[in-house]
Amino acid sequence: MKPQSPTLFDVARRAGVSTATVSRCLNFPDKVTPKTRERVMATVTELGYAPNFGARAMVTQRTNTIGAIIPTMENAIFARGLQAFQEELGAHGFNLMVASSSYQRELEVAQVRSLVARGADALLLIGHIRDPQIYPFLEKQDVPALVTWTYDPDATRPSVGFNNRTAMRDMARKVIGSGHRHLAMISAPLARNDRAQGRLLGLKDAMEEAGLNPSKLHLTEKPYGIENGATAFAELIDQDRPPTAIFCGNDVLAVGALRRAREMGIEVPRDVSIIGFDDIELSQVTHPMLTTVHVPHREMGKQAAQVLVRHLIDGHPIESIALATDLRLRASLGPPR
Amino acid sequence: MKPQSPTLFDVARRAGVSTATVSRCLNFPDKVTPKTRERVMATVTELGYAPNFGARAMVTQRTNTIGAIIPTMENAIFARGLQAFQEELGAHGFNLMVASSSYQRELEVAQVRSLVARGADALLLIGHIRDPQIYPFLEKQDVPALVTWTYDPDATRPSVGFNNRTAMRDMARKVIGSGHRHLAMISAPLARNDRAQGRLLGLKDAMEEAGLNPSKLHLTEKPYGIENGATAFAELIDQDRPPTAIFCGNDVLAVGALRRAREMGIEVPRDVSIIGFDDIELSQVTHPMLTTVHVPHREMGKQAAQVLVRHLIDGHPIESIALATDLRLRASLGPPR
DNA sequence: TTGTATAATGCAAGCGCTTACATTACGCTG
DNA sequence: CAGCGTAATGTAAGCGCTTGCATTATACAA
Repeated sequence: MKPQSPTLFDVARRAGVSTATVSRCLNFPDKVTPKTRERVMATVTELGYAPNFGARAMVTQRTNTIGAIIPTMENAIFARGLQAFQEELGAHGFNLMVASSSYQRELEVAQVRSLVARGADALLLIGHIRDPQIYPFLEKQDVPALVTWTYDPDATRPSVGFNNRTAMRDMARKVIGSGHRHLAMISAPLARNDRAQGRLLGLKDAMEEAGLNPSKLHLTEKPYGIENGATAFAELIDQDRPPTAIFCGNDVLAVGALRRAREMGIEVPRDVSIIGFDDIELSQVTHPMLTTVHVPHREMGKQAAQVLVRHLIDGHPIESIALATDLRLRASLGPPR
Repeated sequence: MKPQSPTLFDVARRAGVSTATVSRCLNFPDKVTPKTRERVMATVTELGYAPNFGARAMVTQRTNTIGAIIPTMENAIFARGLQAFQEELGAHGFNLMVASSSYQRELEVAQVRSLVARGADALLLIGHIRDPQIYPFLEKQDVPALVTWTYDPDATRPSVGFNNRTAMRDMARKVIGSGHRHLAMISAPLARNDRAQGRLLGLKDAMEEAGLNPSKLHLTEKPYGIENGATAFAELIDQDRPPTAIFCGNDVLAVGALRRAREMGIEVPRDVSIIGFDDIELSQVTHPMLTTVHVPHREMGKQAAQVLVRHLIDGHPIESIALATDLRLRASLGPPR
């Protein structure tokens, strides 16, 4: 069968000491005579010993591990924020375990259970909307959770993020301010996605303010992906009274729209303005460059990590943090024809 | 202090059965009377019980978890391949734990130890080059590892990936075949990156074949990033005899180059051809569209998962798989001026 | 009713580790 | 060199779970 991997006991026997000594050697090196320490350490290397994490966690009741569940790793904005999150955690001696839910409600529930079972000391979650059973479960397990990628002043749970609604509203004001009246939006699927919903609401807020009828908004929902943005653009533009400005739920969709516009011989921003959201690097390589809402993804990941670490270390309460977004007005936005 | 989260014992007591019964209830539901099962399950929900993974792993010696260490999550190609890897694992009842090494050798060692300690049944690693101590360690721990993102016929360890060298050579042949003689390359940092090294070698192979002196190649190394591609392009083009074709280590660098070209008023491909590698979605939204080497990232992730799962389940040996790449000749490549 | 085969359940060991407490070794002082 | 204080090390319990084996309940036949 599988040759057992070396255990504390193996090391102890080989080094001629007790398991307690080996354990101390590893965890509190100065509690042990230099001579013994050397011998033990040598044995550790020789045997290729690695402490069994589960066993340790079982007795210490701590894993120094934080779990994160993101919808998908394929979306660059999650990847970027998470990378920053991990870096900050690492700086404080914490580890990160990532799982992805593929935007599926049940899968998220399963991932939460899995991460908790694996001993996550805390959880990072994206957005406020999820299976409600998750919260009582986390409470019973006494695992704190922090919501990110959104900041909702009305939400009861703490979150570190930005206000999707006001961010989009500000952008929409600007666009409307430059004369646009016929608006459309290519949104990410709205169901169970409060970030997408917030962005849509923000746009409608601005329309209302400007005396436009929000129900006149041409709305189409498309999953994340360049190709989908292209398809949606074609749909929207192929109408009797096509919009003069198209808001996109994220930059990836916007880039797809931009591409299709070029393919169709529609000039941006002369014929139509296109607006993104996120300000990923990509938005600066398109031609024309994309007008978009800048979101401090890395900063968000970093701050989320700090909040969690503070809580875990000195019991500091988990606080909400609202991060500012700002508008990046670039060439894809112009006055309507 | 921290209120203990519920244990098997708590559930057992509350449901009036033994821990063994609860355990069976969870793992082999049909080994238990429907009546008891119901009662136990209700208690489980009521208490918000989640089995302690570490404890379970300790006794079963199996975690059904596979660890993956990637250089960074911020690179879309890793994210994409990994997502596919995870999906395939999930289909076979395995979980994924991801860690990122930030391209740092020591960090990778630490992550390997960490994942092994956490009970990873197997490991997915990127590329062949790493701290050599990792391999004996994995052997002693009896944790199989699979290398991906590259396939090197000369390597002793199994890998699932593609041959970076021949892929780039084929592309270079094509480019040289269309008349280019003055070549340059914007490579990812070569140190400890066999994929990058392979691509460079492939380019040199083709030069040699064509009677060009490989040492005449203008080479510059830049980390992953659009901005870096732009900077590198400016450097290369600003020479006495600028290259007529610029190979890039990946699409992201290429896109940066493309952008800078436009900014500098240099027309692609009339003034200079630009070639990428990876064929990420992005390469089709640039203008002109990017000529690049298509890599089946998702397929690679999927196959890697299958190899590992087969090995873990029926002891099937870990085999190497070479995946084919192909050329996507698009508008960014043209004949030299 | 009793006996028996079988299904359901319980008991208890042990997975690899940490740590409180007990024991031993060491270095001094008087 | 005895006696003591302190540092180093050892002993053993127990973290939460699974599982082989022992025990008890159940169903059915005689």
